[in-house]
Amino acid sequence: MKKTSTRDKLIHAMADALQRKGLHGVGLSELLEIAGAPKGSLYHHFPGGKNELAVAAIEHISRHIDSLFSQLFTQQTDPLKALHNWLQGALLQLENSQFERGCPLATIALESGPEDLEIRAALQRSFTAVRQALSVQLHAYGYPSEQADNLAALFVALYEGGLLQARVAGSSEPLKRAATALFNLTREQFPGGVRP
Amino acid sequence: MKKTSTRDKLIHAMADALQRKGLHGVGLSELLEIAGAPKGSLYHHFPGGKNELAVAAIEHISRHIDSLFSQLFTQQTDPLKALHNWLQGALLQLENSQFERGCPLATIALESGPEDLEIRAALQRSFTAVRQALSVQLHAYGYPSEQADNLAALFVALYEGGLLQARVAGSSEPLKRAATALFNLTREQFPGGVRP
DNA sequence: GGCAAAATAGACCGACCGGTCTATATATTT
DNA sequence: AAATATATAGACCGGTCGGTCTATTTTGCC
Repeated sequence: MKKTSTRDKLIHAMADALQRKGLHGVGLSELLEIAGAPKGSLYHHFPGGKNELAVAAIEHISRHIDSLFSQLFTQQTDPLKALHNWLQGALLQLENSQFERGCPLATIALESGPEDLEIRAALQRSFTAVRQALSVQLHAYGYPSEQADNLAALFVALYEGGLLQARVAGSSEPLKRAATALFNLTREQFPGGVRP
Repeated sequence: MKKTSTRDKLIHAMADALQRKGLHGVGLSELLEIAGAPKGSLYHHFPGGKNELAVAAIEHISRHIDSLFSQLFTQQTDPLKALHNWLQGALLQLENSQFERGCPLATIALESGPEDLEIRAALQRSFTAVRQALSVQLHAYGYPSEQADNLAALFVALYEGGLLQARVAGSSEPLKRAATALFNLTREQFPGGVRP
């Protein structure tokens, strides 16, 4: 029952590290130890080294988010409730990791500079896709597309900013408060006037 | 006209570095070169080394935010407008730096782990103070204190999440959209019913 | 001026960083 | 089975990391 290829183990180890400590926070040795792979394998599968592995991890994470979203939005047709579940899940993960696992992309997003071309490009793609997916759902729900785009950006901001605050606080409270505020606001001003 | 002490130059250099690249993103050599100081001075003023300097920088930044806030909220008594100005200013700074200067505390907030005791404590103090200050203003404006607390967390999330998205996108759009969405929502559901 | 404390200066250190390279083992193909 | 590509293994490298230490200069005080 261990068919995971070395390549996948490396990607997984990097993805986990990105979520916990960011790109500069992990060394190759640590990464290789977690993955149980020697250095040769890393540079065989990812000739570009650490950065190329990071890009692969970002893309892996991005795909994971995609599938999570399609899952959430099929299980729960009310997109606001789906969004609530999304945040709830993220919060749970944060709590269960002693507030170490926040957004898997946020840290490297802030660490990376314009010089990290591929990393930035991968991040950009991922964030754009998330907002897009979210906006589509909100639009289908009744929000005019302009408003849907705006709300999508706001919900992503809530997710990122809420997780960051919760992490620093070592408590779910800030995220819960921010989410409560936003859901109260959206509930009152529903596209169709009153909440179904 | 150069009275800035070496200590202050070090703090300033660190603060700038934190905003641009985070704690792990800067080396001591780079820091010292920017500050124009030798290594001896660093360890004279900050025996705890890089981390102690980082804490001092965080506290410096925190004080800066405090004064910025009291400035914003006296210039503009409507706290929602003051908040708008706050975001506007942050966005301007981000744009003027080719999207390098986001929130000065966000990167180190995500980089730091539970093992970085002092850094975490300083960050926690700073974020709590910001939410507190904001909540006080919103409460004075008419929001019940519970709601004011929630909204404060939401606005900080908007700031953090919006800047992060804008940085990755290399464009102000995500932050502008998220802000528009939130300000539209708060305008409609005003504490006193209708906007004055 | 004399003296002590504060500050500056930078050589030096071991540890670890990311990355390269050669050698060996394992599949895959014929 | 032989030949060939693929993957694993880890010794090795120069550079940089944060940090220490001693020496010198500057400052404030009597």
